[in-house]
Amino acid sequence: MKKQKRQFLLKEIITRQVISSQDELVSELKDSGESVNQATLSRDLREMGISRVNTPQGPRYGFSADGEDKRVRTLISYEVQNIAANESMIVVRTLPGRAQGVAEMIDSLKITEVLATLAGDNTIFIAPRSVKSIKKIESALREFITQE
Amino acid sequence: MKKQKRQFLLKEIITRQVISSQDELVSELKDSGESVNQATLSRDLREMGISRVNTPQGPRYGFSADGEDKRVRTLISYEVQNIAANESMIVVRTLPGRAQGVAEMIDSLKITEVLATLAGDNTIFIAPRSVKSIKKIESALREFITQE
DNA sequence: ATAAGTCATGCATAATTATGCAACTTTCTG
DNA sequence: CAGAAAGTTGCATAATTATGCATGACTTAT
Repeated sequence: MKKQKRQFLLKEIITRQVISSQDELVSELKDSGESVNQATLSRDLREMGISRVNTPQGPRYGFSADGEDKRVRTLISYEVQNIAANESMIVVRTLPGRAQGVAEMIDSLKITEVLATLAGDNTIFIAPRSVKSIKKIESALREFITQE
Repeated sequence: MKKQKRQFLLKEIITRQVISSQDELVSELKDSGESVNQATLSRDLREMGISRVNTPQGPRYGFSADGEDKRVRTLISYEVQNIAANESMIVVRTLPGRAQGVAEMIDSLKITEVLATLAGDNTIFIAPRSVKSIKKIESALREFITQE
């Protein structure tokens, strides 16, 4: 099923950049290799509790105000907002307050290439044993999270 | 000017009952003796930072998360002690206990080059999307914090 | 394996929200 | 006070989002 993957990408895009229409999102997803139309996104967003928020800088999509998204899903895919990396580490963003728990779960996977994790409130820094294994770790995490 | 009164009523109505379209608001206001059309409400809502939020029970209007952008900004320059960087990340020192809040503020800027922030008690680690953008991020932060 | 049921999705279009423009009002300047 | 400048609002309509219906994929029970 493509839905899960698409919705995860959605979260990543929305937390990373300013999106102000669903058509923009269609383009962004196409860039990420997911072909989908506006109608489906409208359904995804409603389902995910994401909405178009008025800000002084114009409308943007984002997770709703008062944690309307408080469905207490213990599924890790719900807790993780996005995964990214630079030249020296991997970064995982989670829902507020969930970083600690997710980090422990990652630790428990005992991925050899993971040297250590450090969790704040909604962010986890993951240090690789070597920068060469960053890509491998990132895809391992992505797969683990998308499968659940 | 009727605008002020109307916007006050708007606030009351929206906090008291579930409204899911601007046309509904037109009716509600008419009941309260304020005659106005949908176009004006669209402008009012944007101006007031009220938006249509997706909830499991359907859409409803409500105040959105960060309407206090301004207030926070005036505080941030006072909370940040200093900014520094090395070859792989940027470090921001804050007053005790303020790192979390400042980090959220930085996140909300959605600076493309910022991969993520991790806040402790009085320290924030900022991971750049690429080490090449460290200088750029650093000066962007400096400017943001200095401006007012 | 087949039929029934569920889920996901696209298309066309309905519903809703946003905006350019013009008219009108209020505030400011000299 | 005259005229300019700024602010408000409605109308018509553009832009954006939501949805009914049909289709195809996948699951389950028989």
